[in-house]
Amino acid sequence: MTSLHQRIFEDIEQKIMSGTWPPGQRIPAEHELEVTYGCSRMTVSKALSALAARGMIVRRRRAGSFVASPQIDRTVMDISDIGTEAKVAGHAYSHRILSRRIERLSAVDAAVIEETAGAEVLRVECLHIVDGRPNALEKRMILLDAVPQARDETFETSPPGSWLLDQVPWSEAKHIIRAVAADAATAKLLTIERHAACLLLTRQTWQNGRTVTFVEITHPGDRYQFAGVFHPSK
Amino acid sequence: MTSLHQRIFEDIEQKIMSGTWPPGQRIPAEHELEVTYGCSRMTVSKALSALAARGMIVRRRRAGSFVASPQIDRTVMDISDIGTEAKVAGHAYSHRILSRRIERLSAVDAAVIEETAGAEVLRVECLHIVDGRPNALEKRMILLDAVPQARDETFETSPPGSWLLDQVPWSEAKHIIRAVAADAATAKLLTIERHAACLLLTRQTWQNGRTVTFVEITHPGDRYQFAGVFHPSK
DNA sequence: TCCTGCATTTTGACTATACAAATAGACAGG
DNA sequence: CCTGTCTATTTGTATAGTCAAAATGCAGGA
Repeated sequence: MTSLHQRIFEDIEQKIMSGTWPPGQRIPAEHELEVTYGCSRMTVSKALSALAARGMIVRRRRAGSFVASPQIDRTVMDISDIGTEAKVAGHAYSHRILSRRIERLSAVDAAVIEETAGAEVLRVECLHIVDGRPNALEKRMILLDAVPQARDETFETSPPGSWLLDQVPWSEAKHIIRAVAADAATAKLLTIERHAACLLLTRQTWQNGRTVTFVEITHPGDRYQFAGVFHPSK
Repeated sequence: MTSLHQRIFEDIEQKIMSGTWPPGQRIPAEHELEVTYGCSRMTVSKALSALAARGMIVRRRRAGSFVASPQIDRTVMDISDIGTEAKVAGHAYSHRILSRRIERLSAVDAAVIEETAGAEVLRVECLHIVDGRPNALEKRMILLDAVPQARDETFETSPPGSWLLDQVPWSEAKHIIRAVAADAATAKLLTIERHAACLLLTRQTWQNGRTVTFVEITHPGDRYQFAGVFHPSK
C-alpha cells in the first residue's frame, strides 16, 4: 500500500532513529541503494531528498549523504538571552548537579508521562549557569529502560541534556511552555524573588514510541525568552 | 542559477503569498503548467509536491491542486487551555474591542519593529473571552500601508487576528514567548492578581518583507500554555 | 613540502514515458 | 429525485536514461 520511495524513506529513517546509523555515518550512495531496493535512481533520490528536507541527512555532491546531527532544541526554537543580543560570542557556561538518584516511577508520575508505574528512573536536578548567573533549573527523569547507560553517568563533564543528545541520536519530542510563579526553592536557586514570573518548559522525548526522558526547565522570566521564526518558504 | 523546479515553486509561492491566488483558488493543472513553463511534467510535479509538503497547497486526484488556507498559528503551536483537555468541543468564545485608534509610528516603536517612524498604524486593544473568562489581552498594531482596508474595520464581528488572516493570505512570522508579571491594568482586565505570572506572546508578521502587524498577547499563566509536538517524521 | 590541476565519483536537474489510483461529473435506470 | 455506474481528468508512482555541477582526493610539478 505504501509507495516504494516512502518505504525507503521510512527504512532509512528507522536506521537513523534507532541509532544503527549514528550521526556522521555515511549513507550508501544512490547507486548502491538503487541496487539494494531494486528500483531506479529517481525513486531512491526522492526518498533521500525528503530525508534531507526534514534535516535528517545532509547531502553533498561527490562526498555522499550523511546522517545529520540531531538538533531537537534548534528545530523548536532558540532560547536566547533577553539582554545581550550578542549571544553567539563568548558565553561562560557551566552547570552544577544538585541531586541525582535512582528510584521507581510513582503512579502519579507514571500517569503524567504515560508510562507504566514502577519503571526505574534516574532523577537529576541540574542548575545551568551562564556568565556567572543561574539561568535555568532543570529537573529531569531518565527512563533507565530506554537509556541503561545513564545508570553510571554522573553528568559532571556534560549536563544531562547534551549527554542524552549524544546517547539517543534521534527522537520525537513534545514541548509545553507555561508561565509560573517561582516557588521558594526555585527562587533561591535562580537568585530571583519569590513569585517572580518564570518560563517553564516541559519536554518529553520518545524514541521509537518509548519515553526516553521527561524534563522541566525553569527559566527566570525577566532574563530569558523563547523565539522562533516561521516562514512558509525557504 | 536557480533550478527550474525551484523557480516554479517560488513563482507559485509568490502568487499565493501576495494574494493573487487566494485560498481555495485552483492552481493550473500539471499539464497546463508544463506548457506555460515549457518543461516536463516531472519538473512541475516536483515543485507542486514541495508546495504541498509546506502546506501551502492541497492536492487531490482528479480535482486538482488548490491554495490551502493559512494557518500560521497552527504551524507554530497550539494554544490550549490547561484545565480542560476537551478543547475541541463547545467553547463559548467572544471578544471585546477595548480601544481603536489610528496614529503615526513613534520613533521608539519604529525601532522595535524595524519600520520607518511616521508610518500610519492602527492600534487595537482586544480582550478575548472563552467560557465567560478573559483568557487573553491583545495589543496590536496594524501597518495601514500594508493593509489599507483595515482603516474602516471595526473588528466587532471578527477579532483583529482572524480578520487579518482573511485579508493577508500568507505571511512570514516571528514569535517570541516570555514570562512576565501582570501590571495593574492587565491584571484587572484578565481578572487575575497583580504580579501574577503571565505568558506574553509577541508576534510580528511580514508579507513580502513588509511588516503587516505586530501584536502582543498576554495570557494568564495559570490557565494557558503553548504546546507543540515535533517529530522528525510524518 | 606545498600547491595546482585533473579525473572520477556522487548528487542535482531534467526529459519522456508509462501505468495506477482516485474521483468529479456526466449519464442511465429506477 | 435519488442512486448507482461509467468515463475522462488529474495526480501519484515509477522507470530509464542524459547532461551538469560540485568537490574529493590523487598525481604531478614547483
